[in-house]
Amino acid sequence: MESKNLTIQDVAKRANVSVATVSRVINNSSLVREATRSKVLEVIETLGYSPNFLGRDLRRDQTMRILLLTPSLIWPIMLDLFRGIDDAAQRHGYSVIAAPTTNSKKKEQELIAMLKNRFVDGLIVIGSTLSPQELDDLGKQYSLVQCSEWKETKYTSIVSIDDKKAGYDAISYLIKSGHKRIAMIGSKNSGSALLRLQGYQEAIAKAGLKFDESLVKFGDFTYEDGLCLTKDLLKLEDKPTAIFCINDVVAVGCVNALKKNGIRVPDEVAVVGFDDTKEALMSIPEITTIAQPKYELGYRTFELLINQMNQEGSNYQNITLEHNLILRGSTVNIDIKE
Amino acid sequence: MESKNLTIQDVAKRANVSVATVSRVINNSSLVREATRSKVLEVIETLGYSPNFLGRDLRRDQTMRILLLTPSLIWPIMLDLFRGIDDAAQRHGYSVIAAPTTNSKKKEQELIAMLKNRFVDGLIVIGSTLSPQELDDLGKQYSLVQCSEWKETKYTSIVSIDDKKAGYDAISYLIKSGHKRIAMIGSKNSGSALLRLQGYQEAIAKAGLKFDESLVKFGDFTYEDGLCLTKDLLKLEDKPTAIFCINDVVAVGCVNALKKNGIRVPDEVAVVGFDDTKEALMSIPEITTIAQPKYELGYRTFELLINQMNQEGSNYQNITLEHNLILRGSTVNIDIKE
DNA sequence: TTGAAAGCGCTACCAA
DNA sequence: TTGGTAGCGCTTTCAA
Repeated sequence: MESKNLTIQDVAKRANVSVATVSRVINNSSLVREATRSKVLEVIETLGYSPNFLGRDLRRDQTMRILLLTPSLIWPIMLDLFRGIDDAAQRHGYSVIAAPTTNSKKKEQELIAMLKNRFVDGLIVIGSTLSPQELDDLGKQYSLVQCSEWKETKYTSIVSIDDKKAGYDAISYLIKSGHKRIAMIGSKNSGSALLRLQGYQEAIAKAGLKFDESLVKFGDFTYEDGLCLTKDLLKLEDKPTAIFCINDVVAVGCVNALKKNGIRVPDEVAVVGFDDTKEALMSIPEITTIAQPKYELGYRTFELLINQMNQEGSNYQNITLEHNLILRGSTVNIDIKE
Repeated sequence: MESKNLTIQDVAKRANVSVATVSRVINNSSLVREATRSKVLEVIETLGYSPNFLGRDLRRDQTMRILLLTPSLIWPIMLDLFRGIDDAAQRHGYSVIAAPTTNSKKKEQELIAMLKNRFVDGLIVIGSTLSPQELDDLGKQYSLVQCSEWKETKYTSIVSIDDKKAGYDAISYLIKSGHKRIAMIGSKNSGSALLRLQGYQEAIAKAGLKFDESLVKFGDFTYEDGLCLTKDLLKLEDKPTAIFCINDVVAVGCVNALKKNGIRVPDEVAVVGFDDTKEALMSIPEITTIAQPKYELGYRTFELLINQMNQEGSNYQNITLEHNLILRGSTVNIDIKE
């Protein structure tokens, strides 16, 4: 199974040149005679030689690799986030590797060790169990940017939308549509979710409606939570006429719970989701949602990160991108084209 | 941003011991006096030293890391597959890192380079654009196992279910339920999908039904394909009474298309999905599906991989695990508990 | 139980 | 345009 473990020495010997020259060829140095270059390349080809990056990276003290740290890689928003990060990275010659922590402290530490142990040059964090203090400690010593799902820190850069305003906008829209009894299915396990709740409360207050705690439920971003918590809401004396869900998957659960109870969407109850992921389209009716500029969030995150990696001095920035509301059948009666 | 770049030398100096001793402490060698050990550990703590793994791995010619190569990390089956791989890896002291190729040849080559460049010790491939020949070339030289979504090769190990039999079982079940006009929404972009189609054909043949090409549609595993291709099926003169979908997401699209056309599921048309992912539950009715033992597939895959990494000689195995059919509302009228 | 030192594969400096 | 070589940080053998 072990490959032949060829080294730059083997190539040099075979090509009758020095290792320095081989190294130059590998790294596309311009100061190699064309004839020499092609000879070396030919030997590399024949031998099937691949340079050992451990040696290279050790010598250069740089890996051109970054790590994406996140509880789950299968989050619906992850695809576009990753594409944004990866495209930006590619542009600068960096590779992105990823690993899910599944919210395990141990796993998280193990991955952060990859940063400390010089296996990657920088870290992008999209949600973690790390405390703001821990994030700050890391941020002070290493290159680190938080993206989308973040915690308040002094020493890390952050790229995200304005979650509070997003919550505010969602609720304001529902209020404008005539709703007075608006529920929310949120989560306590996420900074962003809590901010969206603040937005909810502000919008309610501003409209002169009274805040009713029983209209706010907390779950964990899953379809099942959407299903169950909606059922809970339906048990209330004074039922909501609109429900704001923390993401689209929850919103699909919400819509399905309503339908199972014979409640018409959007006529009797309107539903708003979040993220504009493909799940928002997997329901009948489709889900009105707040869209995050996921690709751009990712792209800008890498740009901030490479800034930090290249700079000596510290330079922490917060970048806020615009969200927007996408209207679909779960809040408005739209003609369905078939 | 740069951390202080402490080395084992710094620790040695500060602790008044040799680097060899520090190394022994780091690696939990038993031949260090307890007093020495604690002194060294204290210095490590004070300084905040983390060993540079590039140096270590270069020296050891081993990284204790493997790479998971797959077109998309957000595939619904990926979560359990990854957990299985990761748990097995953890058990052996290995880390798993992942990267999506998004079916880009270039990205794929870049990631495979990580293997060739000694950045990881082994590779797990869950779907790729690599030809059997390319896979064989890699398999001959490096440690490589295919999992779940695979191609026929001589020189790689494979862990998967028997996809042909799975297709056969799904269709046989529908035939036993009385269906005679059975459609399939498959895909041409996947070996497993093609095998399931073979199973479909065999079951049809065995039951003495005639194979009707117009009942077989090809898409790309997406919700939209489920939606559109089902619409196509409904345009047929002689409509199907059952539809077998290549995965659960497609099946949800299928069910929704049927509902939008006023067709009752399962009374008028029955639907079967594949994979038993969470999407199968996100539909009304829930989707009858073929479950793969995803976690175990992942677990066994790593076990095969570590075998190869530890062995000198070649040792290619095919492991086939059992699938099973899960009955839900899309094929049977089940009392829905509320 | 500890230390000295060679060397993993590579890059990049200096000299030619 | 090329070669010689020091040294990146670490482990591990050998000797003490």
